[in-house]
Amino acid sequence: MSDNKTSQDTRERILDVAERLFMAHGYEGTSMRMITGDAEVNLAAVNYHFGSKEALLREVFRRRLAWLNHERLHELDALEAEAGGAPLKPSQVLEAFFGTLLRMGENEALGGMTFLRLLGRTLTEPADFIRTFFAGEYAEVIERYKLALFRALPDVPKAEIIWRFHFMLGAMSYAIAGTDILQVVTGCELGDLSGEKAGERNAAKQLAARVMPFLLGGLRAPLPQFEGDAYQQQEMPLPKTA
Amino acid sequence: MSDNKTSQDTRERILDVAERLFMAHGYEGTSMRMITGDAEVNLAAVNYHFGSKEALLREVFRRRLAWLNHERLHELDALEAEAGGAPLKPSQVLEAFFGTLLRMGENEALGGMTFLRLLGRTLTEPADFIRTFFAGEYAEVIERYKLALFRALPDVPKAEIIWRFHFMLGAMSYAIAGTDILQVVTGCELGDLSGEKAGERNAAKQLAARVMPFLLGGLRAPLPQFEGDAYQQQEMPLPKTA
DNA sequence: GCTTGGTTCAAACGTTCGTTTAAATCATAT
DNA sequence: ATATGATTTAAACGAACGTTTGAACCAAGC
Repeated sequence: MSDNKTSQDTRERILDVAERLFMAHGYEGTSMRMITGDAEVNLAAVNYHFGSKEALLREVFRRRLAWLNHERLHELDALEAEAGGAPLKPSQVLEAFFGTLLRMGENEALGGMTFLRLLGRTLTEPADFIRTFFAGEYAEVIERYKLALFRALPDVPKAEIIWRFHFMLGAMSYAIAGTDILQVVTGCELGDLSGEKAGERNAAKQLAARVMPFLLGGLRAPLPQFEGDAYQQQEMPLPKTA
Repeated sequence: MSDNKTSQDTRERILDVAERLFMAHGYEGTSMRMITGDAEVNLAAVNYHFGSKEALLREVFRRRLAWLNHERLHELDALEAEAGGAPLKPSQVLEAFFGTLLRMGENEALGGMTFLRLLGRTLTEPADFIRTFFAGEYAEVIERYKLALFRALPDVPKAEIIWRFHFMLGAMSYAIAGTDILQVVTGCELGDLSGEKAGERNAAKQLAARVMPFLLGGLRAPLPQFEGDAYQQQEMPLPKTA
């Protein structure tokens, strides 16, 4: 074993530690000194390698989302090629979108459950630059899957599909990010999702088995009855952008 | 109109402003000076009236959760009394739990959508004292509704119900907190949920009409098939606490 | 009128924040 | 060996943070 530290090591060690600390304490709750301290690098190393704390957070996500985005598009391409122009089944679309995500949680080299939890939590972070960044990173993939869901559910109004896509994202984010909250709230163990007994691979697999039926049930639920003034339009409003 | 400011005014003005700013920027992202500046009170007023920034956040929630907890228990009591010992329908339980919440969003005096968004976002805040606080505030209500769901779904394993309760909380939190995120991501308007056209009352009603069928569909989805090593136990693990 | 207890005020406290600087160190190629 | 560019280092920067202080202010009771 050697104590040599190449600059590549420094960069990645910073990213790994930042990923874990941002997950545990949030963006504003994690200081540069916490990161550089845990990573055993000099305080100035972050600004030297990444430029700023904001840029560091972006890079933490970019190295993971690059794989996730590519994989999600690839899976959808493969399914659509196999279907030969026919609409996919809703379960196939969900499996491609959320299954890909959950497979990241099984693979330590892709960030494992740490990154999944970070992702789930960060989606609700209020900081403007974070939301702007995510919108840009996600736009293409979301658009593709949105269209796939439209085709998979031709009888469901498009606005309703978008709403339910939103609800599914929330259920998944929360399921991943807030595992321990529920344990506290319910006072119950929920199996070894905490990952200490059977490791994180099993945790992600268990979560998948639990959450996918729920999502599919919600997506395919009967359409709401609109009465009174609660809701007037059944069709999708005009898109704001192209 | 008078410029008289009683100390009661000061307290409530601080709470109102803090509620709005914590919602918009998160706990760590909101400084005391932002709060006292917007509320037009002296910087020291927060520590005088509440003791600390942490205590201020707790009080922001306490004044709203007192009503919400009471109302949720009251609704459940009424339903169970009406049922006369028979199990409730799942839709009744969800209507009592989430309908009560959404009714807060229609009532400006109870915090309106601002508090709902704050609640949804804060549930995923990583700070320890926040999670501890919520666990204590929520414990009794969650326990009651958990048991009601057990009775409403006698054929569903209890662990599965807890999981799905968790998923429903996530979908609802996300639906409330992250409205604008989805608009950015999808590039679509989703009706006037932003509340500028028809006001917040309608926003909450629309959301209710959209999300309740989704939740019910997820809650009543077919049970997952457990194959291989992904999941071994179908029954609920032993509770950690009483 | 004067005291009293609650409230507001400007000012400062010490700490921590993200960032910058300039020198020191390292790796590599001539 | 020495020059060069990349990296690391210790130290400091100004700003912002949550909190505290002690005097000023104000309404009510005697």
